[in-house]
Amino acid sequence: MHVPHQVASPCNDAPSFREASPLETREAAERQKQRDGISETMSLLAESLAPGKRIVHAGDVIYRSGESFDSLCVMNSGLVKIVSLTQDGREQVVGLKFRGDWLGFDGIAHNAYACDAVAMDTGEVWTISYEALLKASTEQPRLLQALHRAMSGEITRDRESLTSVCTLPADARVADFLHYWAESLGKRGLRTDQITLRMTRAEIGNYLGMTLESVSRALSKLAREKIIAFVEKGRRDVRIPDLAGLAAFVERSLAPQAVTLQ
Amino acid sequence: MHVPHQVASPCNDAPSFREASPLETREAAERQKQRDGISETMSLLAESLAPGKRIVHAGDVIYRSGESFDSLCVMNSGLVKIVSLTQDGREQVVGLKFRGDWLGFDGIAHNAYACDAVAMDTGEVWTISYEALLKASTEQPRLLQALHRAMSGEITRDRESLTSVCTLPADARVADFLHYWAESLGKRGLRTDQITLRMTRAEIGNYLGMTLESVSRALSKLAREKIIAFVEKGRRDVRIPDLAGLAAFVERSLAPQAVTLQ
DNA sequence: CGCCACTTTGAATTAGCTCAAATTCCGTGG
DNA sequence: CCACGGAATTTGAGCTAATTCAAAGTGGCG
Repeated sequence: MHVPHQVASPCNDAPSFREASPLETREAAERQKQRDGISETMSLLAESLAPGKRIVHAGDVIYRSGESFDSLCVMNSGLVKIVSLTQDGREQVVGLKFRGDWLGFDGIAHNAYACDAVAMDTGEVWTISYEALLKASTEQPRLLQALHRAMSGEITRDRESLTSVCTLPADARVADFLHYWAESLGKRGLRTDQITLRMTRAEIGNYLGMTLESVSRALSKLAREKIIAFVEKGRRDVRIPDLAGLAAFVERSLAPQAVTLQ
Repeated sequence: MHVPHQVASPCNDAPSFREASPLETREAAERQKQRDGISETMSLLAESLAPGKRIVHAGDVIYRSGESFDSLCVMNSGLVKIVSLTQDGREQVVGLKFRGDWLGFDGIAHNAYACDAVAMDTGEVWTISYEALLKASTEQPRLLQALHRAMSGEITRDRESLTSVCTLPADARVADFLHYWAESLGKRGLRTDQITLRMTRAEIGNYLGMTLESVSRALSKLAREKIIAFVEKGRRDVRIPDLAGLAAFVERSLAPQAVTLQ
């Protein structure tokens, strides 16, 4: 149960050194599993459907609300935000998508997309005809399984968003957001100790239901408490020495009454 | 384009009398379509799958988080709340389900339900084996279509919830909630001018991300402004003379700056 | 009838918002 | 290479919407 130490790199982007707890190794194993699952699904899609591949850059619109639906997308790399626009003009970021995530489920019900999908970074998006997917899935049930799991997972994730917004104070929401983002990277085999926020404070605030100033203050507070740190020059790179620290911060904000009453 | 007036009933539960606007008739037509769609799907399920039928009463747990997943449910009647419980003990109502709605999608991804489903009223719930559904759908593609549309619709609805919580002040959130509930009834062929809240103020507040006191104050304000009315004796029955009034209240709360400036 | 859970309303408090100003960063062009 | 300008961010100060705390009111049900 001993994880070998890594060699320190000279610059300040080395992971923090600590013994791995049993919990952490279990979590790491879970991430490994997730990662394998994503790669497996990507291979399956690539082989069974020969999806169209498209490179997108920050700002590119992948699909727009109202466009007629005929295909789903799966992200091979990059980062995408899903934005919903209400009739009365409110704009809401309702989701973030990473490698392996599917886009466009909202289009199935009414044959038209209900949201915009906008790239926030360079990446590759695969396009999969919904018709073709259904057709192929009769001979390859794993395709259907992958589709259903992805939809199911999206429903669960959306509920987590709602729970965060409804039950956490602003500071904790930001901490929870960073935790979610880092975990998302971890599940995809990427480092969890540093993330590059490709969203402005305003976008983060919109996603979390608070103002950009509150996001900024929350980040400053987390940095002050050494739960995160900003990489020198630029406030888009966030260093997270210990993921559990973020989770602990969230918990702490839920039970501030627990003074040492003994 | 003339809708016949109805006879006034002696008690105070008569619908308000107004000419139907083109918008309203379009909305009514939309509701009719929705209603037909729901009934059609229910028939399809009944014929193709002979689902298990179960009567539930208020408080009954239909499934619980953690239970192993093997079947979905479809509501034939009644009202169900979906409750998510986080690891750190936060409880969040993440959805409400009416006739025609499916339950249990969250179970597909990990073969275990991620939420509790609790009946809030007497009703009938149909149980559909997920395996059997997939099997039957190879010969009856409309089953798969119904499943996918239901999942897609749930994703869209969840995003609407998030948008409401993130972008509306408390009062408007309650108004929006009532509007959603009445619309949901309308889509199922029920009257939209009166709803019986089968949730306490605390449950509503939980769902909308606010305290029970704020819910109460918001309802009082809506009643004061005659946008809703409480049916005499008991504050669970809410009369909605005009659905558009609720929508207008929401809009108003978004643009309070629009004074009569030319 | 009386209990208990739910609801309403008021008063005081506060978390988060708005408004404002200063600072940093980054791309562009001289 | 450096100066400049605009966009994003940070931070402070005051304000306000919503919460917390408290008390009274209401209704359902054994």
